[in-house]
Order: sequence, then structure tokens, then C-alpha cells
Amino acid sequence: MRKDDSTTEDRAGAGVRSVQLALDVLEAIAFSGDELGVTQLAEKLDVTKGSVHRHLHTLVERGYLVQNPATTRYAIGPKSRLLARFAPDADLIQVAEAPMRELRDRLGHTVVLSALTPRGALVLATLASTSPIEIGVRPGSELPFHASAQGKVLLAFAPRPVQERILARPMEKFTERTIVTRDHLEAELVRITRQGFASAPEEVLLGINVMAAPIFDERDGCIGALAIVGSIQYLPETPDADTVAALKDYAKQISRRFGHGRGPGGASTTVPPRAARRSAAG
Amino acid sequence: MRKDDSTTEDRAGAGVRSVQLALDVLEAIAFSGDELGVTQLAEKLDVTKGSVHRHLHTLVERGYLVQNPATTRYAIGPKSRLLARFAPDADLIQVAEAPMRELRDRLGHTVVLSALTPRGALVLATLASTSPIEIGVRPGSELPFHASAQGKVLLAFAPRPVQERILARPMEKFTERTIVTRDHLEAELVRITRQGFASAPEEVLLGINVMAAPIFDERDGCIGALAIVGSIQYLPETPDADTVAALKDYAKQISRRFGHGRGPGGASTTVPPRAARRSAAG
DNA sequence: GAACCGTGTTCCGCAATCGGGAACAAGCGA
DNA sequence: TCGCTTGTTCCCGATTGCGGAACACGGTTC
Repeated sequence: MRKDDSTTEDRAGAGVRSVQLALDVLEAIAFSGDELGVTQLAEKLDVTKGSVHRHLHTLVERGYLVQNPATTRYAIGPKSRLLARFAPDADLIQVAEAPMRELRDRLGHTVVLSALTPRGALVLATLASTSPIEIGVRPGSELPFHASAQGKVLLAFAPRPVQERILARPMEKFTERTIVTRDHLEAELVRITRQGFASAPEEVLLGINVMAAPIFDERDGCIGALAIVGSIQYLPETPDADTVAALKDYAKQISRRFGHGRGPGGASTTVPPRAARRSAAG
Repeated sequence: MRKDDSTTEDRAGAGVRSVQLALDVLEAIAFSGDELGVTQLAEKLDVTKGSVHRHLHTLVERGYLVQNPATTRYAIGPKSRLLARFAPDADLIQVAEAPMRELRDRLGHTVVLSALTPRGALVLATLASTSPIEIGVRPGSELPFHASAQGKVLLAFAPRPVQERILARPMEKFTERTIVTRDHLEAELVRITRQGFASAPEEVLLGINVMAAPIFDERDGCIGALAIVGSIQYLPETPDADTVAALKDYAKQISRRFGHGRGPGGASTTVPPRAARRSAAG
């Protein structure tokens, strides 16, 4: 469906092709939250069964996947789980969990946590709204920079060279209100930097609005974005002051746990910036 | 150094070569617990810088790694962290953490948690002994089946086809006491199955002994091994009955949390076997 | 300031490698 | 038993990634 329609900018190729496919396979299984078979994967990724099978074999051999002998289908293996344990800095997902829940309970909207990736704003975790009707995004998906509040926030507070590279890319139009020109996006970034949050009314889907605020670490680097998602009726384009305040407040709260705003070498409640963790206790 | 010296059984090759290298790069960085540079990686993995660089680029592009602009070196990225969240069954590492700590405090030995991989017993987590002198293993490393208590336990309780495939492999000799013949190993597996635990005195390193007991899920599948490591003076070859009892007891305790021994559909304190987890709450 | 390392990055041609496609085996239900 | 679907294997040929070397750049040391 959404196959990489070779844009102008990837002259350097997209990297190592086989690795790309291997990661596609891995992610397809991981983010489906279920086991998948060779045939399913083959048609989902639009490659031959033989190719998928070879990659599956490699990933199983390495312990990243496991073939369920009963169903003959493939699932995430132990090695994949292990990778996360070695993240150089404290786990954003874990730290943000409690504040996210509080924010959700307070505002009622779906809450989303994202991080920067060259491809967009990676959805790390979501917390469904209190409403019976769910409006959300799938963890693992990558939201486009130009058409999401998270993407715009992460971009606005990213280092200059990163901005440059991304701004040069063509922008796909999703709705009438999607930003499609570089100038427009740059102006938006300036505004976001000034006001400390972003909103993206109907930029990717009509009727839906998203608002996002940045999360910083102890060196003022933007390491993520906290966002709320909702129907535009409840999350209007010109946002309610209380809502904005709450969002920014919780984002700041998470930032503080990473040592932001107190200089390097934080207090006791702070997550150690670069803790050496070598055991399960980590 | 240890490049695949084409054994008899891998006629199908070792899988997709580029993917192998990509994973090597990823793991080298992950399990080093630190940032690594192109040159370091190139010599560690014994490939050219150009090659490493291309793979690094791909992994960064996909969000699995991040290049630190300050040091220009590479570290684990957000996507790697995310993968772990999508493990199909409850996180063994997390569930085992508390029992591991109790066992460590009770016996004083280093405690290790492992899972099965085609290459060996993957070390998921360790908890250092109470002694000032540390005897342990690096999380992420894969212990050989024939020369580790964990490997032997996992193999003993693995499905028959898996056993077959592994038993056919040649066995490297580490010490005088390493098991190197198939017959010897098979006899050992029978004994392990009967007595419910394994020990591996001086099989990989002189002076060191390891004892391991299996962890089961609700369907009696062996999903891991709990082990204690120590100098052979304190963890003798003919083990103390109390020590064995404690090890088996804690392993069973973890198994119980996965619903083992009460049939499918466990009680409230049980980890749900296949919980649908789609949010940070998972 | 210049020569010197040590990085990370880029380039290019050759050959191995992976992908396409189709045939094969194996389970399952009708 | 026959069909349908699945996972697995095979082989050929062009693509693609590898090796090797050159390049750019920053920090040190004379």
C-alpha cells in the first residue's frame, strides 16, 4: 500500500536494501502485536515468499524472532526484548508513563508519547482517552514531520542540521490544511518555538486535532514530545488556555525528571543522566 | 576471529549476510552499553570502515541507532527501545526481577536469567553476588549449549526437533571437563530432565560452577532458565541440598507467575498469557 | 603555522549475493 | 481423495553490497 515511492531526495539510496527488508519484516511482526506467517508478510511488504522466508530464517537464527511450532508463524523473540535494556539514557517510555496517565485522567483526551526519528515522529506509547470512542495512533508508526503536532514540535526544537535535512524533503498533502511548502513550515516552526507547543488541526485527518509540547533532557536537548489527540470539537483550533497549560505542565514535569532546568547533576528524584546499568536492577 | 567456519549443518548458509552484519553492528553497540565509533566497530567486527558506515547509516535512518552530534559516535535509538514493548508474552525479565533479587540475597551467589536462542542460552539479566568479587556474565552474550548449565537445561526441556538440530552440531572444547560428544550430552540431558536442574562444573572456565533450573509457562513450555554462578569452592560439584532446593523453588515461583501448574487460564496474580497490550500501560 | 595523526565520510569497479519466480512438501477441510 | 492453503526449497541472473583507497576535517604537537 504505502510503498516507498522513491522521492527525489534519496539519491544515496535508502541504505542497505536487505537490511531494510529485514527491519520491515521485524517491525511488521512487532507492531502487529501478533504472530504473522510468511505469506501474510510477503503480501503486506510486497515481496516474494522466498525472500521473506530467507529473512525470517536469519532473524530467527539470531534470536530476534521465534517460530511458533504449533502455528508455524513467527513472533518476536528474546533478543528483540533485550535490546531495550541497553539504552544509553533512562527510558523515556517508563518515566513518562505516570505523568501520561495523570494527564489523560485530567483532560480525558488520548495521550501520545513520541520521539524523533529521521523518518518522522515515532509513536512510543499511547494511552487511550476516557471516552468510549477511541481516537488514537498505533505505537510504532512514524508520523510525518510536516503534518503532525509531534513532528513539528520535535522538528522545531531539533538541532539546525537535522532541520535542514528534513525541510528539504517534499511534503505530501493529506488534507486541504496540510502544510506543503517549506516557507510555511519554517514559519510554523518559529511560532512553535516561541509559544512552546504545536497544534495540527486537520493536517492529516479532517475533524481531528493534535496538540504537542516538547520534552527536554538535562542539556536542553529535545528528546521527545507529549501530545493529546482529539476530535476538533473538543480540542479546538484556538486552544483552551487551561488545556495548553496542562499539556505544557506535564511535559515540563517529565523534562524535570530527566534533569531539565536544574543543570547537569540533578537531585535525588532525578533519573541519572547516564547511569551505568548492567543488571536487571537497572 | 570467530567467523562462521562453515560447519557441516549450515548448508543453507548463515542467512542473509548483510543482515547478519547489521545485527552485529546493532548488538555491538547495544551490549557495549556505550557509544561506539565507526573505526572501533570496524576492527571489532573485522570489516571495512566503509561497510560499517553504510550499515550504521541504514540503522540510523530507521531509528534503531542515533548518532551523537557531539561525539560523532553511535548509540541505541528509540526504535530499538520500542521493540521490547511488543513482546508477545509477558516480559520474563520483569517478572523474574523480584524473585531473582530474593534468591541472590538468600544464597549470596550471582543470579542469571537466560532464554533459548538457536545460538545458545541468551543472558537476559544478571544480578551480581553480594561478595565484593564479582563473578558473572555479560547480558546479551549467548552461552554454548554443551558447556553451560543454562544451555543444558534449556536444551533438556526444549522440543525434540530443536534438540536434534542442536545435538548435531560440533562442540567446542573449553576445558578438560567440557562435554564434547553427542552421547555424553544426551545422557546428561536425560539426567537433567529427571533431577530438574543442571550443573556445569568447570565446563567453560576452571574454578567456576553454574547451576540452573528451568522456568515453564502455562503450557509446560520451557521459556527460560534461572541460574546461580559461583566459585566451585562455594558452589560444589555435588551440590548442597538446600541450594538446589532454593534454586528450584524460585524457578518454580517464576513459573507459577506465568500460570504454570494451574492449567490454562490462571488466577488473578498470574500474568495474562497473551494479553493484548497496545498502550504504555502494557 | 605546518605536519601529523585520528576520526567519519565518500567514491568506484568487480563479484558475490540476494531476489524473483516457480516447483515442492505438508496440513487441513470439504 | 481432491483441492486449497500454507511454509519451504531450488536455481539463475542482475543487482547490490563489499573492499579498498582517497577525501575532508579537528585536534595535537612540534
